[in-house]
Amino acid sequence: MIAKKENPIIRTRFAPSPTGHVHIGSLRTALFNYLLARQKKGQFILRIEDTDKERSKTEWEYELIKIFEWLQLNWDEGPILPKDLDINPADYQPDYLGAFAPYRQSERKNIYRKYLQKMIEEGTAYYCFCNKEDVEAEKQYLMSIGEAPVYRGKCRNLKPEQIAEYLKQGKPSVIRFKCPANRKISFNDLIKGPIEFNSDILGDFVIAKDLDNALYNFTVVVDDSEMQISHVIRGDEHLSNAPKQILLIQALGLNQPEYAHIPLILSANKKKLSKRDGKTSVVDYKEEGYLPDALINFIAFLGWNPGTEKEIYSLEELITDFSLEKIQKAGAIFNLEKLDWINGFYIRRKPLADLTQTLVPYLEKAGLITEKAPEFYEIIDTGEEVSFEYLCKIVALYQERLKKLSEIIDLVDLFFKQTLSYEKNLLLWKQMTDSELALSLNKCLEILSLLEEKDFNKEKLEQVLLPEAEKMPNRGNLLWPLRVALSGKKNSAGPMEIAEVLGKEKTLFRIKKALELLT
RNA sequence: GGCCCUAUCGUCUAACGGUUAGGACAUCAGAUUUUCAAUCUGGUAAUCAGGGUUCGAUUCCCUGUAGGGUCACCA
Repeated sequence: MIAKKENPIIRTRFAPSPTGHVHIGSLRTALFNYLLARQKKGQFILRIEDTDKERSKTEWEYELIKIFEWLQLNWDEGPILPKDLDINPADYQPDYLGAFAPYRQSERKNIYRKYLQKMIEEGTAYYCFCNKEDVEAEKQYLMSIGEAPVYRGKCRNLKPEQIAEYLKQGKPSVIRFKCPANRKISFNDLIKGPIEFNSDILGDFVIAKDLDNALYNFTVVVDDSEMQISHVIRGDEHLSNAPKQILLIQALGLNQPEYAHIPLILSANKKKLSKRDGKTSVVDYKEEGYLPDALINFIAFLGWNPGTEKEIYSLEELITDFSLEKIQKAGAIFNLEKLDWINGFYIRRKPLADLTQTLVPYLEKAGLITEKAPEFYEIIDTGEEVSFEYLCKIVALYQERLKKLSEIIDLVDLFFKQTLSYEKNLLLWKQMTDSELALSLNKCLEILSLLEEKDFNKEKLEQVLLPEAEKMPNRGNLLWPLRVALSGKKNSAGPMEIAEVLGKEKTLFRIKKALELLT
């Protein structure tokens, strides 16, 4: 019997910088880390990389946490919002989940200092007092002659007493890594396969501004080790950071995590998706009315697929079927049309009451309605009071026409307005004349006047209207003008459906208004 | 420029040496229809190029080409 090999615990992390809105590419990185951790029954950790204090703002961190709540992507360790949060997002201090708290790098400086001192003592790092401009100029020169633009270690062999003297004087300095010469750095990327670098292209890179201000490549290595991260899944743009980090890991004698560099999300011009290509932040998509399930489904399929023809995936299903091996090696262009289609699909299959509920904030924001009491609203333009059920009836007419929640406004505003404004000619169906139009409209008025309020439903309306429409040269002669009179729009739901929701009084009123346009 | 990565319909992708190169979005045509959607049916559309290896290459190797990433006291 061979003893069953015990699987190490999978621990992944998402380590964003709170320097702006959450990028759509970051979301995908986070999602893949989340999926792997959940699938392997491991842990998913959120770490805030705010070492750049100029650019980092707590309100970005706050927004990020909100976005992930919205997406239902929860973490096992990391910052969470305090329970009683009645403060400005800019001032909040997080609560922490998990054993390695705190999870903000700005609060972990004592840890970095310890490791930094260790490296300096062991001689794998050193103080450098070179002038910044000189170093930059040398790099430019090296690049111009076709060599790797690196710092070549001018300050490597400064005497200890010299260093102490400079430090005492307060001479500007940084801490550099003493990069070993001509060393092969190879690792097996879980997505790209074997990758090899030579250390000579790196030079003695800066790992800290001083003992209290460690820089990215250094903090990442320390934190991933301290937090026992097993898999680092991150964007392709970090591939060139991997050799630096591996060298640091070796210098510090730490364990090396597995790496998986996922391809970038590209814009239509095949470049890394950036702000100038349109919407790149997750909040933008949230506000425009993309559903979290749809967004996650779409994002997961950008560069990954299950190898089957199944394309509609819930988060739970993604957790089950996800695998790093199936991740694509090449970048994927962000295809908005497909996102729209998936979102429309999710909207269509959402239960009506749920959909209406998520739509209410859009109606309120557009100034169409205002909530008076729970599930009770006032139409701002008319002062009428309507129930949640009434809103559901309206939404039902447009559920299958919606691609994004924000589109609802232009579709349903007709139900929230006293009077419609449209061109008279819009009432004309094909080659219709004004007198034919008047005839049609009067016919509708005549028929509908006879109908009782309680019979104002789609079935009854069809019963009385359709036979009359058949008598016309074309059904559209009767139905098109009616639909436009009721909706004021070129495109809308059907006239009977609208009439049902409007009710008898408003329906007749609108037909009369249309007739007035003719005179 | 150095280093690294990548390459199948317009787009996202399937095919782990043998398929009429499959699916989805988009697009086109038809059906349905008062409009727009939704829905159904059908169509157009791809292996970057050149060399190898092999009985056989989308698939493996090499070269080229094209694209991308990265070269901070940012992350």
